[in-house]
Amino acid sequence: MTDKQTTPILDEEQAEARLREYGILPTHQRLQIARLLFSGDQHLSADRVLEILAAAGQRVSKATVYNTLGLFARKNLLREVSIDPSRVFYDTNNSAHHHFYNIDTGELSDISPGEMPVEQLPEAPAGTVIDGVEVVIRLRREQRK
Amino acid sequence: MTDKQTTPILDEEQAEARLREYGILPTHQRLQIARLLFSGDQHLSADRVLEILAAAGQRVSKATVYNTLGLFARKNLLREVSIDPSRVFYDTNNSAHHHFYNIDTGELSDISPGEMPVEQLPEAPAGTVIDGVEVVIRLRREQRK
DNA sequence: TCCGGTTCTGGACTTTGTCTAAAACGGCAT
DNA sequence: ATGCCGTTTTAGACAAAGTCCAGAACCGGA
Repeated sequence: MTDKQTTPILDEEQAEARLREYGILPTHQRLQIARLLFSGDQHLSADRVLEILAAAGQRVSKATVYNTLGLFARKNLLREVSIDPSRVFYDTNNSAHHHFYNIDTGELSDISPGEMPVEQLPEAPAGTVIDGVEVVIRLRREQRK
Repeated sequence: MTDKQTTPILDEEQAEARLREYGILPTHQRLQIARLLFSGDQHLSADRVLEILAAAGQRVSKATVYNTLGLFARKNLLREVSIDPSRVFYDTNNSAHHHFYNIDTGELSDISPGEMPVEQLPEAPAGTVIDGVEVVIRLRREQRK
């Protein structure tokens, strides 16, 4: 994946406000990453973020990208999605929703919230509370046989 | 996790029948793995399978374990579960059911089918069909604040 | 027994992600 | 400004899961 798309980059002040709002100190690197991420709903892996930043000439180290994505996820700015066994995706769509995962292409896409209601949740086992519900619908190419 | 439990091992003939039933040539190594897996419902990672076999003195190479688990999953003897970003689990419980995932302990457990009905599925995007639905309920330790 | 395709193997390799120790930074008080 | 100190960033080493490869072993059929 070397093709770079022209990602619209978020305004710096907006990004800064967003980080502060979530109690995150807006350092230079975090802002670069935030501006990239919050320019629209997307599903990005750490590697992809690193690639895009590199392509844009922004030098941010691998460790920082991993740390920052982890931080954003802990602070609920992002949602961590482990569906593809080979890498974690970060979902910038904050609202409650679920995912399609295309096993042939590895592509991840949103299911619009209305289409997939989850009515009845089971009780959490003793000593635990529910932290989140994640529904993944695995898709494959339509074909005969 | 170095503690080994005394896993009841499935009878060889049963295992062989099971493999044939699913169109899998029952080689020696596949039988070893099958006997281990189908001795009860469990969630095992490839590494863990390798460990258990090694502890039992059965020598099966890493590549074979990975290949075999992949094969079993493709043939629908097992269900691949990618929840823990660091490893894939193989679920020997074949029936339709979903999972709790304890984010504090990394533990994976079944949700009994009745407790978690999934009523309404969205339509698959054009050109694709639904291959499976996976619901994961993330749990964390109960605590104040 | 020979043959040909399938399976298994050790080991090298790749990829994702983590760790570490040192340097740089950022905010604050002086 | 200056100095201080805790936080953040960095490069690069490292770790773990999983894949790949080329040769050896195996398996069933003729």
